[in-house]
Amino acid sequence: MPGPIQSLSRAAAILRLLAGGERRLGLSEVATALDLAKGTAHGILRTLQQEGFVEQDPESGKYQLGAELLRLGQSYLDVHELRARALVWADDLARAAGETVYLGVLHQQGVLIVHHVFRPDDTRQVLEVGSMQPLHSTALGKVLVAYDPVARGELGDGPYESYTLRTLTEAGDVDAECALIRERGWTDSVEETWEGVASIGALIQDRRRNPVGAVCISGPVERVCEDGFVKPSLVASVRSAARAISRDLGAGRF
Amino acid sequence: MPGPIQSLSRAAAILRLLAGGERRLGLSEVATALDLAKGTAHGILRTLQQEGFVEQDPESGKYQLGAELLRLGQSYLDVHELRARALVWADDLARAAGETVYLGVLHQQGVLIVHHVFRPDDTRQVLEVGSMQPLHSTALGKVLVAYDPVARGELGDGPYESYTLRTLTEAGDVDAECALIRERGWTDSVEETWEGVASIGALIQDRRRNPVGAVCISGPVERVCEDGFVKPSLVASVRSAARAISRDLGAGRF
DNA sequence: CCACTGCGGTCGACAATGTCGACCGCCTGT
DNA sequence: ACAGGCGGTCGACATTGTCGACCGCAGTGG
Repeated sequence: MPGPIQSLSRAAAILRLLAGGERRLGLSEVATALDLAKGTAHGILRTLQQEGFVEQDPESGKYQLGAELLRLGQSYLDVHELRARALVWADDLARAAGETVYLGVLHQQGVLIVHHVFRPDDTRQVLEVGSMQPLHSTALGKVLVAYDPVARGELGDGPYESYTLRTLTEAGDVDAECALIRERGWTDSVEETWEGVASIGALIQDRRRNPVGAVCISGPVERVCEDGFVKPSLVASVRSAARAISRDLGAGRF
Repeated sequence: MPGPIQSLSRAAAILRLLAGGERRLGLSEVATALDLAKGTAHGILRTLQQEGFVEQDPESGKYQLGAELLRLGQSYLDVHELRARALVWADDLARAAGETVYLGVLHQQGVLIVHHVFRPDDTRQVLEVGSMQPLHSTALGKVLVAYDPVARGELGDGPYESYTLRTLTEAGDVDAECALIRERGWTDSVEETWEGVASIGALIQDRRRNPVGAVCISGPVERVCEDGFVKPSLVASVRSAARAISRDLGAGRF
């Protein structure tokens, strides 16, 4: 049966639609957006609701994502081997560097943040686990593109979206950057996505040298950079953390 | 069409199965566990995989939850109105009380943690957003059972699982406790779930006085209690935070 | 006050769809 | 070399999801 199950694909599309739109959506909105008959959309929504994947606001009748998704997302993190092994190293890295640490994996056309260590001793911060970052303009993303052919494929040929004046928007520029990354073994991203923010990232690979994710530190450009370049000491910290996690992954085959 | 969509329910069951088992599961394991033909299970798994809800370890062929779930779970939090309005109050409460703050909603037979503020200035802690707590032995759970008939229904008639010597395991005891909770307007849970941990919780309700969730603070029994009772000042903090969030929910009809 | 329009939800006929169980090739442990 | 398990495929069958018309309701503007 080499065809995807229609009703399931449609259900997934509905979930993604609900995740995308900021506000709740009505039955008809969902049906027209996905070009489904109202009855069909209703059947799927009702099932999703009864499974807890979707909730319905009782007074407006509109639909939104359900709590079960949060629970399952958490379970995903629990099982995630890379994350489990990286937890302690990421913590150490944050402490040593004094900056925020992110751990990301390739997911579709972006980097999914699977771990996030807050900058030590600092103000209120929003947890970004579960959110996505672009491939072509972040340290995590560029590392993955440089080493993972699948990531390079997902990136496409551009031109890519521009976030700041320093964003690389042409495929050629990104590919050149990637060659440099492979040569040096790490990358930076200075104000390529957010003004004032600089990051340093390095690759994590498994026992068979397959790229499986990336770590980075991220912080205000004044603290991460010096004389226009990222501080070598921070680069060293990130690289050694990445190596440590990779080694950890290689060792632990229970 | 008043029947749930079969393939969807089955897919949900598979996801829950994968979430439950700690380790990855093979196709045959999934099929036998849910009493499905292998072909059927395979079709569903393949669709789930291609939608990103499930991933397959390329060498063992076994399945685990996929990254898309994490992303959707995050989106659920983004849309969640209670959580959005409670963020700042929870923060203030944590600072004022000097203890960990949890925000939970009823989900199936438990309390789903939708927000978690770390205890200020303290050691490494694990984020528990997305995890579940029991209804009968935690401050969050007991508050919900006391005020939400649905929660009381989900709880059933017991006997309930015992975690410590102080856990209430009989329906009668819990119901008596709930009457007290309704009278006082708050509850505590001192070493009823975890040894050494005490919590204080209060109800959050929406503009129409429906129970929608609960807040609690949680910390070591030596800090939360005094002379064998929880500190009245902490109770006051929790209750005022709960009122503030409820008021906020009542006001904000965009 | 009442058409009127939009909503969420239901219904039943139809055939497209998902399901089933036998089968295949592969790897692993014996 | 074999047996047994695995993940995966295939094609016939009828169960199952789909479609579009229909329903009652709520809000709205004449």
